[in-house]
Amino acid sequence: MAGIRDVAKKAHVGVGTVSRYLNKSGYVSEESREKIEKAIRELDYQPNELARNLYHNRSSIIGVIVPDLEHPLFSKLSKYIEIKLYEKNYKTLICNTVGVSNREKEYLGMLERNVVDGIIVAAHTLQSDEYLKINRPILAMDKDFKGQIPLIHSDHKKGGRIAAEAMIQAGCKNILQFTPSSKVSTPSNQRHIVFEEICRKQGVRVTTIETNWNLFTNSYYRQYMKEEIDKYVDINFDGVFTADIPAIACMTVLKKKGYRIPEDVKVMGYDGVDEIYMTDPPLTSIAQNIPELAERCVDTILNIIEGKKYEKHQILDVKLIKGSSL
Amino acid sequence: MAGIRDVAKKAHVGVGTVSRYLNKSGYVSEESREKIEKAIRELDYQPNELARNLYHNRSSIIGVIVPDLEHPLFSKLSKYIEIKLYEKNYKTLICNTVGVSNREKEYLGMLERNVVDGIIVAAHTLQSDEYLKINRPILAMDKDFKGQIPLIHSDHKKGGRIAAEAMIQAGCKNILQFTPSSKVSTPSNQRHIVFEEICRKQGVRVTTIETNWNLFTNSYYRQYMKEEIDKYVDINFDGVFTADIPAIACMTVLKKKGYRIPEDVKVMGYDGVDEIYMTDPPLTSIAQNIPELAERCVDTILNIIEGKKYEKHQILDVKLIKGSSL
DNA sequence: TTGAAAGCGCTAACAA
DNA sequence: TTGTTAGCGCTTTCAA
Repeated sequence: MAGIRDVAKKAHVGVGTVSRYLNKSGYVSEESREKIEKAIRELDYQPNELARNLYHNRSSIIGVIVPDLEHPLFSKLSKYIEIKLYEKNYKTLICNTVGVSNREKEYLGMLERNVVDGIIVAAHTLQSDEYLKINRPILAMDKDFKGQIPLIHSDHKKGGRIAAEAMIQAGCKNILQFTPSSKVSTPSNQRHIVFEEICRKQGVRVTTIETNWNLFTNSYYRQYMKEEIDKYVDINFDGVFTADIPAIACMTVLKKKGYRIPEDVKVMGYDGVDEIYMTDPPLTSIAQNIPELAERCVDTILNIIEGKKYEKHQILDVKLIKGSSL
Repeated sequence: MAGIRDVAKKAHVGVGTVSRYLNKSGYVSEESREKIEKAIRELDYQPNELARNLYHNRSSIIGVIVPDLEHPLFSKLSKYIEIKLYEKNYKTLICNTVGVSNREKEYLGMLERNVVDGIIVAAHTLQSDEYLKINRPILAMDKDFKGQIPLIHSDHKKGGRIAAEAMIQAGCKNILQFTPSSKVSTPSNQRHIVFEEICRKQGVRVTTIETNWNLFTNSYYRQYMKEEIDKYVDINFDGVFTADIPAIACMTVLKKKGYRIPEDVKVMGYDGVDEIYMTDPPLTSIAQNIPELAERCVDTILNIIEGKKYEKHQILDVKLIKGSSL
């Protein structure tokens, strides 16, 4: 591999001149420029970014930690984060924690070892303290670290409210909702709290099943619904509210058991992933604006890194997507 | 940030000793060890990986280029590649080309500038030549670069055969198949060639629609099927064969038009993504073994990087997943 | 068993 | 406008 001194030697100039040429910093005479360009061409020279990184003490890489890249919500989020980061000349290092908190810890270590310039965390296996003691650019997407880390998430309170209103209007009187574990502190859990509150006020019964979902694959949710739904049939629910993927699994299981959707049971999803259009009937859902969330995440983490101003807590709008499941 | 010399100074030893301690290379006396450990603790020292990278001239990062991270096939592939790379102490840099060939080119540049140690390419917008002139570790997943780059893919010929046999056995006489553009040289296109061949031999009519799909989102496929399917109703097809996501879109459109599946039209998907379980009826499909593909990709690219032996062309088995769409 | 010193490939300050 | 030089923080000889 040719280095900058090889180029300098071949062009009969100093390395400083070559460096100034490469970085368009400082003066380079027309004559030197031509000689340098020729040398670069002949040697097929490419500057070694590793050396630049060392000098500047940055890698231009942002780490993105998600629970499971296979979950449509996170694959879409990662996609748009990568696209946005690329536009800003940053690269995206991805990490699936798949429920392993050790992996989260190791990625935080990378931050301290200068492998990445900043981290966007959308997973939450680890204790908050582990994050809080790190004094480097971190941004949380939908995970609340006691308000100590800048946070971006959808307006889940509004989401819960819209969902409740829509189900009540559709005539539900007795709703079953499946929620993630409340041990995990995520703003998205608020939708279920608000949902229940509003339903209760309107005289609609809500049974809340707190699951300990920590895997996110479709097959897991299918299995879960297949095994669990029977436990609740005797409460005669007429509505189900949960995230899109478990909602889809639930719909499949219910249909197999002979329930008609939406006539017998109405189903409301949450997230607005593309899969809601694949079911029959299409699932009604509260959609998060993933591309916008991604853009905010990128803008904010870069502002933090560059020492610019940024908002510590950003909340984005959600909207109802009408399917035919209620 | 504390550096290795700060640790050395505080521990009253030389930097060489600290380095040997950190890397467990060479001798370090019990006494030095304790002093160093104490100093590291007190300074909260973390070695700077950027400096290590420069010295060793490697980053331990592998670039993964996929067309669209939002497509379930590629999100699943990326997930498993990341998990496997992590096990081998490598990190995963991800790139969605989303059809932009410039991005592919830039990522190849990163390879030459030592940002990544190797690249796994599962996208193919770029001309082969761009790849061929790069003399560094590259591995192609399901993209044929004139045999010049090591290649891994599923046994698409077998896939096409199984699909044909299953549809023929189900009684199809007149099949419509949607294929990606044949301009793109990907082994996966072979399934459609084999499929057509076998059907023809058995006296089953096949109409092949060569699309110019270059986007991979669900919404694109839905739109496509909504607009295009009408053009072919007059040929009275009784079967459709295409990749899972377009197949699902097709099923939705056909059902809306009043066709019963599988009674009126039988549908066969390809890929075996999780979404096939979400439709009604569940889609029958030929499944690729994504975790296995990912593992082979990782093992092979690492063998290339480390100068070990590897197979230039690996083909993995596929299998039929029986749904109820035929 | 150790520390001093050279150097990984580059950037930027500085003197010319 | 240019070339020389001193680092960036680490690893690894090599002589002690």
